[in-house]
Amino acid sequence: MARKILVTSALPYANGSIHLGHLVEYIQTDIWVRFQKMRGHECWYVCADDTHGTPIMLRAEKEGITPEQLIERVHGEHSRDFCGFLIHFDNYYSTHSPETRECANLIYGRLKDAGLIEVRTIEQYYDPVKEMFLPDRFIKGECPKCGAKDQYGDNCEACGAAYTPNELKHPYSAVSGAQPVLKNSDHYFFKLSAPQCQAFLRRWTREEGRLQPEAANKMQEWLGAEGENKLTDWDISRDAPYFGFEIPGAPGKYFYVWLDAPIGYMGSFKNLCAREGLDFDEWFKPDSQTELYHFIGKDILYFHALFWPAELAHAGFRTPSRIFAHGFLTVDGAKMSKSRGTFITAESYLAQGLNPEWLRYYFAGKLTNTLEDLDLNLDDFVARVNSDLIGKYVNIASRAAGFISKRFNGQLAPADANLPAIRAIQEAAPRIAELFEAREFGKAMREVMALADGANQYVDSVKPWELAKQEGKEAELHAACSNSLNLFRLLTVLLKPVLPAVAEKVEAFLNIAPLVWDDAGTLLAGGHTIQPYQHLMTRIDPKQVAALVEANKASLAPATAAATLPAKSHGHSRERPGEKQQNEAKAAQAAAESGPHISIDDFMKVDLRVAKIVEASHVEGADKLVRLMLDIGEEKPRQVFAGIKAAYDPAQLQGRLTVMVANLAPRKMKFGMSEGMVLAASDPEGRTGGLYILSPDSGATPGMRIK
RNA sequence: GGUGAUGUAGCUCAGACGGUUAGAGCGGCGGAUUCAUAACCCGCAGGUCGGCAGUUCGAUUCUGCCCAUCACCA
Repeated sequence: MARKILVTSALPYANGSIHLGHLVEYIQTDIWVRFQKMRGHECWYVCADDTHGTPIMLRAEKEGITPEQLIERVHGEHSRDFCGFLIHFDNYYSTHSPETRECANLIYGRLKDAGLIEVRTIEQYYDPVKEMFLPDRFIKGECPKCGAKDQYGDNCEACGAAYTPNELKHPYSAVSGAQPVLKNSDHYFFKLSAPQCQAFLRRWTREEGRLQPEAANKMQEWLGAEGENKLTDWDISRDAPYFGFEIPGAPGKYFYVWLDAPIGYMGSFKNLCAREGLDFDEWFKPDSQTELYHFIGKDILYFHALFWPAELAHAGFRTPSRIFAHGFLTVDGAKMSKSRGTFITAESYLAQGLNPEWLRYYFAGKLTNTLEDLDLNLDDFVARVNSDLIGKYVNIASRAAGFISKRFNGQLAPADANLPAIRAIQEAAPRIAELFEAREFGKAMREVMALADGANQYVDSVKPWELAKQEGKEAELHAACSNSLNLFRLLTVLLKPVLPAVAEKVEAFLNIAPLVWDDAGTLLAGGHTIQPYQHLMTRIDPKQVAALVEANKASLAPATAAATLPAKSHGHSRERPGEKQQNEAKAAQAAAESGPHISIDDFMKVDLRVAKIVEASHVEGADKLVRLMLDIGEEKPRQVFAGIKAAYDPAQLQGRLTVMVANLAPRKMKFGMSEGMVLAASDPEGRTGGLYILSPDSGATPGMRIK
């Protein structure tokens, strides 16, 4: 029976380019959708640009255009990139649309009617020059814990402390530089802490199949134990000026971008319904018999597995059938990095002339249904694609087609339905379908390639090149090559969700109608005429990959650094899909840019002091830590927690002199502030165990500077 | 610091309710072949299954600790 399936991928933020990290998700989703369609199911794939929020507003202003112009342009860029990677959306829309506004208003109205919206006055920083409230990420200042300068309003990159902007010392606006003032404002909250939401989420997140097991466990962390109310209400409004939808009945208040982002799925689908004559309500009514799946990155699980189903359920809509979360992309085992050139944009990949299906295949070969990260190993990428796709798969067609064209006028002989290699594929097809359905694409690809090996072994066993030289072996040659092309056709069915463009070329070459999954059960009839063979795919030249990395090194750093504004604020995981990796890449870049040497100035930044251990004690509840009180000539000894419990008994440390870093940013630990660190030596390889703290020669006294 | 995940051949990954010689593909080496954009076929080498203990007749597979990487949290 044909299923009715609606599928989404996360909405990319209209404030950045699509990169390879994003593509993991869109390729994964696209493969799954294409598979469902090949199976004959009614399957719709919708997505949209996520267009609202302060970053969009400010960026447009910076570029001297309206937000509408900005999102229009980015929509074009994103559409181009997706199209280039053969991501086939049935609708690629925008959250800045009448449909999304309508759905947002409706959901908000119903939540309000259900008593789940509450207005509270909160105090927030306000930029008096810019005349706007500032999201946390747009306020900078000194960290209240460690005093590091130029830290964001929500947490400190130096010491990792989390705090509210109000605690920041010497705050300033990242927008105007002005000193912000605290100002009251009414905000609208979705009462996630309400008993009915809690109860609903406890049940929903644990329902069979809703979430992957790892994701469900994570949700339990967020929800807390039974009876424990860990969820807090969600602030869903922002004050003008804001680029977004004004809240009905609340002039000057706008829906927070993260409220209307998932609603964008609905808006996009609603727009598609109008175009395709679908009944929107059939798909979104509470007892809908249709299926709804969201593919997302693991970083935005919070929004999709808590806020979103809670909103839907209490606004009288169906909830998602399942949430499919995936891990992040690493390149050569590390986070994508601009300085290494591994922060690769979709656009640059295509512009360098690399084939999108290479990447689709490589990702497919490594995708699982878990939240594990996926590594793009560039050498492996070249080897795997060349070997599997060209060496194994495409080669089968190439080996047989010439004979059919030259010797048999393009006409096929009947295939041997009992040929082991053919039967193997046909018997494997249902198993491989299950793997596609379960999003175990890696396992599916391994199976397909094993079958391709079988096909090549068949060709090798019948040796068409020898038959071709022998009189009277025409029939055998004809059969051998016809079987080979049938093998190739069957393999193409199995690979079509991953390689749609190749499949299309194969359909033209074999002169057949578009392949569907059931075609794995049939063979080409004798007498069928094919077209002359043209090569279906070229190999990757490693130089192309090197050039791609080079191109992303050279051009990208300045451009994106300027373009990327701080992400959205408030709540968990402030960032949009992909943006997280983008921001991290920038941070990693700074570290990687320094060479193997540091300057004397760099060294002098480290304030090393002779310290006397005036007190050393065990730390209750810590396995590794010893609490040290260190005298470095200050009025009060410093408290430092050192991970040396394995090697030293506190009693033997008391009274000793050692060396400490005196100007290390203080760090709040579970057991108290740690105001520096002591130095200790250990074998980096761990061959010889042990840990050895340093001792100055006699004569040194507490507080002496070491340089 | 806490919680969770991961750690298997040079690379990318399977697998094992604990049990005879731990697998695949790629890469390397040797052979064969020439239909195929030097692809394909046959064979070989290569791993103390992160480390250390424990449970067991027996552990890479279970348990504990340690190390490394990653994520989330504080």
